[in-house]
Amino acid sequence: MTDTPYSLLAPGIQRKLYDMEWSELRPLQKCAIEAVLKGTGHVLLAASTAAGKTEAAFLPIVSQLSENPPEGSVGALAIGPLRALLDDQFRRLEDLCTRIEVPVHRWHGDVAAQKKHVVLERPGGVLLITPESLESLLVNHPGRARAVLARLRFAVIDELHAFLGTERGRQLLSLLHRVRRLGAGDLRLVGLSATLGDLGKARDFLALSPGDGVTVFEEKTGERELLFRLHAYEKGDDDVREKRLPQALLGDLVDHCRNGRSLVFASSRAQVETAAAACSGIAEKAGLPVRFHAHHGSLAREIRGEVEEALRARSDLAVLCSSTLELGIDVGKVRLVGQIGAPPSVASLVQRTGRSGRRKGEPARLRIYVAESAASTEDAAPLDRLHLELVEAIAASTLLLEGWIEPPTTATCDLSTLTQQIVGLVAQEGGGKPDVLHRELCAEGAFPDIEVSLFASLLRCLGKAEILEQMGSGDLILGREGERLRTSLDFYGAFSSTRELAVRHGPRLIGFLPVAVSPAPGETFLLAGKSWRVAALDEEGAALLVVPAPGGAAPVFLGGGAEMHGRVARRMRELLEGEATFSFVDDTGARLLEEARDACRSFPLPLVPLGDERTAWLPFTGSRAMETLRAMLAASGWMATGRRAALILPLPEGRARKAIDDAAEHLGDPARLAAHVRPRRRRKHDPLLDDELLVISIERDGLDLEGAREALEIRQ
DNA sequence: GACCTGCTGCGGGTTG
Repeated sequence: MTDTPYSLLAPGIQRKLYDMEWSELRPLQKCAIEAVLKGTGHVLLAASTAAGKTEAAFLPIVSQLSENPPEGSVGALAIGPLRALLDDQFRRLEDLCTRIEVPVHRWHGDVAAQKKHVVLERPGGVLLITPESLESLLVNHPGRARAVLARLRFAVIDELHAFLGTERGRQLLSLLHRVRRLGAGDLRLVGLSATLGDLGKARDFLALSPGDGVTVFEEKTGERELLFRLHAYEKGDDDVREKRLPQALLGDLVDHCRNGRSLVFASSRAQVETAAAACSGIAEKAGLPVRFHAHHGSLAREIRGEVEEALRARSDLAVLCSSTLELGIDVGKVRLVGQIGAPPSVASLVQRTGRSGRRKGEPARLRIYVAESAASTEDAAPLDRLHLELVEAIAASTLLLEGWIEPPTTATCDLSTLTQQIVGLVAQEGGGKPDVLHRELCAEGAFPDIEVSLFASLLRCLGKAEILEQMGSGDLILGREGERLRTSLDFYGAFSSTRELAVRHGPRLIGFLPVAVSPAPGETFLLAGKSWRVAALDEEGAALLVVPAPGGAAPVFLGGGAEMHGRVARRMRELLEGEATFSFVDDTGARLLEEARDACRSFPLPLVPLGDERTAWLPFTGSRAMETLRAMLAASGWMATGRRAALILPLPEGRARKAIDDAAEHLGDPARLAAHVRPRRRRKHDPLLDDELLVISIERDGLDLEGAREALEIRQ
């Protein structure tokens, strides 16, 4: 008789499952138990909800660690993107391990130094950790880390999709290589992910070395019913001038949120604040019991926690939020998901929609609200007549309904994160020879596309910046600036952040505003859905001391540009040139789409003459190809302005057409194009690099030549 | 016309 997955588990774990009254293991859990305990290589577990994935990975792992403990070493790492997720897993794992002797430890920024020392002094069991804290473990405790990780067998990566295609993911991959090198045995990775994007990219991430096998288990959930509506509104002149949402939109939103818990995603933190305040006012005036709260990354954690708690506990609540509530944090079942404006991506819209109707048999409810300029006449601004935000929202909606989502992008020449990893590895090892650093970080590490000569150029550049210093023996050690970088709090993360001022009301921390654009004493602003006036700056100049006061407008936050995938852009063109109508779009939306199509027929697309000697070029291509086309024009001496969908040339239509034709030749010279891409510094440590390295980096992973060529061909 | 995430060790003083 063959062993059942259940019988493979340690007796203590079997008894625990019995205590918890688990009647049956789920199919994904059975597969994972067999793959971990009987198989070899890495494992990818893909399933759309968090329920059961953590147990699928850890039942077999803690079972194995209890029966065969790793002497004096941590047996498994659990790496996650959020402290809140690690804390949640910590509780579940501790509970799972009550009957077996497998210690569970936590290490992240909120964990007391004392508890971290317990890991260093008496390592064992499972360690839950963030990538940044793993970096600090390796860099600040290199000697101990060797012992702590000497017999490491597993690294479980939670929410793997949150790392794919990001600088943080590249850092994590490099850390996994460094950790594997410290250990004695084979390190097996277990990736947990929602069924997002490209399973192939997730599989590639887990295959640390070329020959490594990855077993993939995917649990497909049945199609859930989706109730979906797209509402469009026309902005009045006042709305445009005051940069606010139309009253009709806000009124409908309040009305739709009356019947239970709602999450409404807005396009910026500023919009979260204004919409929350406006909705509260409308609901109050109408005597409705529903309350509106704000939730975004610039609010104090305590305040965010209170909103999350209220969302779990109450049903007469709507929360206006940015992407903070898109994944991770458990806020329970939500009746309605709202989206104000076109979503940032289809992937994000899928995640957001998934927040609704999580209980069996309950449909998901999604409503998208788009405000467009009222621009039906021919003397309206030409680009306004195309209603591009509405068209983008419909494009994203159709792709959502077709089940398509953006695959993660890959960066093949991330010299910024490589710089961090060089500093980290040199600090960890106390120095290193250039060829060894290249082998460990690049040839056999997370940066395989960086060849020896480029690596040598990078080292020379870091030498000039005094990040590194070469000793007579040829060994590299940290230079003066390198030492400063390594000992700064900002070193551990791969992504950059802006400096912020705390906002305090008495002893209570409300949130944060960027230093560069923070309000002055006497000025009023909205934060956490309330209006405040700045009374003073505190003595150290690190906090704004505020008091409640009416009349505040949304504060200014800093942000980059939005990225669009080429497929969304191409779908927008198809919608404008086609005739299809959509049952999910309301009457106003249908009328505005027809107006946009009429306008479209009156323009010599892809060019739109703007009058005043300017012409807009709408290539309908992805963001990276757009930047490639902009660089192509810049290489001919034409500076195109405009963002998102349009490149605006300071030329009348005929000359614009010729300028584009003439500039097209530059597509054959990627190095020249790369030199014209702005801004040149895209990543955290790019300010340390010289222009030559930056241009090489852009040439290798900052251009989309294929997308640019395709956009040019369609023009013909 | 964007959003989110993360994060020291150590010396010196005070208290029980």
